[in-house]
Amino acid sequence: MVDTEHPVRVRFAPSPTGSLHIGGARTAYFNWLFARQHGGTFVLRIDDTDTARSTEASLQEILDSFRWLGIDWDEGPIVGGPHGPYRQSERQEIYRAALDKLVSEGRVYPCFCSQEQLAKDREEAQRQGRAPRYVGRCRNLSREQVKAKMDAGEPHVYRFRSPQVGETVVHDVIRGDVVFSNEELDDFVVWKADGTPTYHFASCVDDSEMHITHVIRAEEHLSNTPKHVVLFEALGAELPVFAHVPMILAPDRSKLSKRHGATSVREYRDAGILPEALINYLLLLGFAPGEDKEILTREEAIKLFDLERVTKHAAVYDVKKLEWLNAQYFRALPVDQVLDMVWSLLREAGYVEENPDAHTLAWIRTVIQTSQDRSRNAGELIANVSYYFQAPQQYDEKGVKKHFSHPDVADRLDQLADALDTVVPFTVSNIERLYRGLAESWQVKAAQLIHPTRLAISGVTVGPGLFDIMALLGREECQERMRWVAVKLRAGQL
RNA sequence: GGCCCCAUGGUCAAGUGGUUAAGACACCGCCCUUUCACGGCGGUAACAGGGGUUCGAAUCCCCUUGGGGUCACCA
Repeated sequence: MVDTEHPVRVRFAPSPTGSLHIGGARTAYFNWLFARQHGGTFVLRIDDTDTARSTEASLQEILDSFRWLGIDWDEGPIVGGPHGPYRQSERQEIYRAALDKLVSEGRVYPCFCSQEQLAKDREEAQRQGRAPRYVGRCRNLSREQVKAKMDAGEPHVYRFRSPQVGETVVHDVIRGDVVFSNEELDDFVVWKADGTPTYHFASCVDDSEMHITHVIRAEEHLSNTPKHVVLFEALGAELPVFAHVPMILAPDRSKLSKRHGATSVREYRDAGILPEALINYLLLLGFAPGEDKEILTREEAIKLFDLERVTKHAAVYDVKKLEWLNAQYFRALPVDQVLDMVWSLLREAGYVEENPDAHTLAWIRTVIQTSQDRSRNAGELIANVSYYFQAPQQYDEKGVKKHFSHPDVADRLDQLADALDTVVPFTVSNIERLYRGLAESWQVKAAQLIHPTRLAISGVTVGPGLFDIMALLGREECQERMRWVAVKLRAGQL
């Protein structure tokens, strides 16, 4: 399937009218993987012909998203390249020249029908149960008629003179040959009355000019592809290989939209998802690397990716699995990297000073170490370490019932707090020795001391080893929190 | 509505005429642990339905159903 005569050239052509959607990110990633695998070129082309909706901010966000994901482009904005410009808004002359050529060859003809007339045609067709296609009113105007209308300055578009018989076959790497009857092919508009090309036209001209060998894009374009095929032929361009990748659906099998939660790369980034995790998940959505491998590096992905083995059916997006994958990557991160990641969050929460001394920094580092493998992302981590920085504001309700209900709890907490004075130095093993010893002499299970203490100190029933927490918190802070709970318990306030 | 694509557990997804129909996430047990998470072990759960073809169909064909896409002077 892979054309070895020409080096692989693929492209992704986002429209800067919003964020980079995860569906788009996946399509781009597949393109990128394919290019890298074949030592080819990945082109980024900006489809900004819709000047009303395109914004510079969107463009920047999209580029940022690509950088964050680690998807680099060989030709495109900023990096340039031999087939530029890479913004469609700057390629007007190129489209114009292509149009002129097709007009002179009679492959395209001017159409003077008004929008109102067209709307009426459509209604009529609908009434008669026919497909709403262009009726061909201007298809065979004589040279004189055209000239007369042109001279009169009548507004017009240009339509492609589509074949009306036979069939057009789209060779799709993922789906095989897809046959379309040419009777379905409309004389579609290639040039708008405002003097600009339509999407189909600009896209084909660009793909042709940029020598794109493989068009890997979303499935929604499959039905439009016959138009592109006939356009490529008219343009005298070599047909690229097509591959239409399935769409990504929401859990209810509808199109993924804002109401289903995060849909843009930016949102996942903000939510603490790691780029490696996202990209890994996107790959798994529609492709099985084989060998039961699910977690794989970019290099492995490049090696194992196979366009022909991309699934044919749409995939439902499962955030749970993304989160699981993210956890895998998050836990494997070096502590210092995690520290960098969460620093701003720690600052925002007011947990840390702007420029802590070396001792404090080392302490924070250790704190993070205790909770990193208990968290799936930066946000969870911050929530999990809050008690290291401030006394509990409240105590887990179930925990209170379970661990604070025994009548001796208040006394025990006080006694334990007092006993902490004897722990020198205040280390994990020394604290543990004290607890185990006391449990034995009090004839209770160590757990009966550990759980109330944990709840008193952290406010929650889960977390790292209690003695680790205590050693990090320091003797006095522990004593204070334990005695405070004892007081509240006696006052019946807990 | 016409045309096109698709259809294996709740989700992702192996499978390409003969398998006890993988694996992962999620869920449920058990183990480990002071708790949680991690980890380990085990479990529930699928070939949309109906016809063919064949000695034999998840795998091939047809129909039905369902889902999606597309039919613009939007991309």
